[in-house]
Amino acid sequence: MATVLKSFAPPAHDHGRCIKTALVKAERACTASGKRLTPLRRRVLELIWNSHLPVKAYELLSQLAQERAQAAPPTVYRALEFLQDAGLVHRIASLNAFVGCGEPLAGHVSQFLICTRCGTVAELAEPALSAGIAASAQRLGFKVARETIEVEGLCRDCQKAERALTR
Amino acid sequence: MATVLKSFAPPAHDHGRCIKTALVKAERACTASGKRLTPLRRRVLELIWNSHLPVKAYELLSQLAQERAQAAPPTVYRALEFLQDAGLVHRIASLNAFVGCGEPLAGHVSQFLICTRCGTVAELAEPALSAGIAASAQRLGFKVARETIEVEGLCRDCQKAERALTR
DNA sequence: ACCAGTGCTGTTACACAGTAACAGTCCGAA
DNA sequence: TTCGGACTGTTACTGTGTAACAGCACTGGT
Ligand SMILES: [Zn+2]
Ligand SMILES: [Zn+2]
Ligand SMILES: [Zn+2]
Ligand SMILES: [Zn+2]
Repeated sequence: MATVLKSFAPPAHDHGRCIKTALVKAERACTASGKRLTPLRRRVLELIWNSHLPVKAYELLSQLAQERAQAAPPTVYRALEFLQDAGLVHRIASLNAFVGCGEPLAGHVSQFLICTRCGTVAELAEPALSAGIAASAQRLGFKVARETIEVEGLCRDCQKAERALTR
Repeated sequence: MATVLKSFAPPAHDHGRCIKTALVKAERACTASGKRLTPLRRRVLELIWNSHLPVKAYELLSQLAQERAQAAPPTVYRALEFLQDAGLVHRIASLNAFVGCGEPLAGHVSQFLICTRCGTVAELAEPALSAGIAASAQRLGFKVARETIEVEGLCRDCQKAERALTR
């Protein structure tokens, strides 16, 4: 049965809560796996969670630079690398951007729905899709190690908005 | 039923034939859709088809620069944009690289198997996968416009090679 | 013949994305 | 105390991609 980890965030919701729970889960995930969520890394994660939109590395850098004068590209890229390895953020290859992971404790496949109008990203976790890919691959003798699924389209709200325009 | 457009190219095969048929199909696709495959565009396509490996834009540029002294980044990026729009090449987002499309006349979904050892890329066309994605998306009210599926792993030959090493 | 518009390429100059390499700091283990 | 490892600072670079303008060829109308 298909399970959706994170659905599209409603336009107006208590996002402070999203941030808070994301940070708490991150702390837990790190202590559980013996990794260190340093102030810098924590701050970068927090910046990423400022919205449900994918964030570019250099946006993070400029925000960070307002707090830490010394911030340079390696600063943010190292933090991002750590956060990715810890499963706390995902990289969206088709956008060169990063989003926070809503379920860092669960196993992560990378399946994303990206709304091209409002920019928000939703993460899926459909074992059936992964299974289908694995099956197709196996028919070619191919052994899957990592999958990248990035689907562009329109979220429900943006479809409504589009229809309203063309009416 | 699943159909495989292009399987992994055998290590040694008549690749001149691959190039030739790719160019012929490209000509056809362009005349059919009223697009112009200019010498520059044709040459870039030919360079991409030099192998079944994904090619980086700046590799193309340096090859091109040996023939045309004036070649600059826009030269190659504009050709690539045209070729993509014409469905003659695909961009692999996770690699920042480009591969020729084996079936430019058929509709293109973007489903790729990427061998992390030998680097070759195989293109899939599994309607079942696309259907599965569309179904999952619809459950969230999401309307799919474009899908990116890039699967990394090991091709059959490279699995054999790996096993031989660890034996 | 003239002109305007369009599509293709040349050219310059950037902006954005990511990494290598080395230097300090801190801290816990031997 | 000393060593080593993890983290961050710092410099400098490579790689990826685009904006903007200029020229040029072709086409279609006048
Ligand atoms: Zn939220
Ligand atoms: Zn939207
Ligand atoms: Zn071939
Ligand atoms: Zn291989």
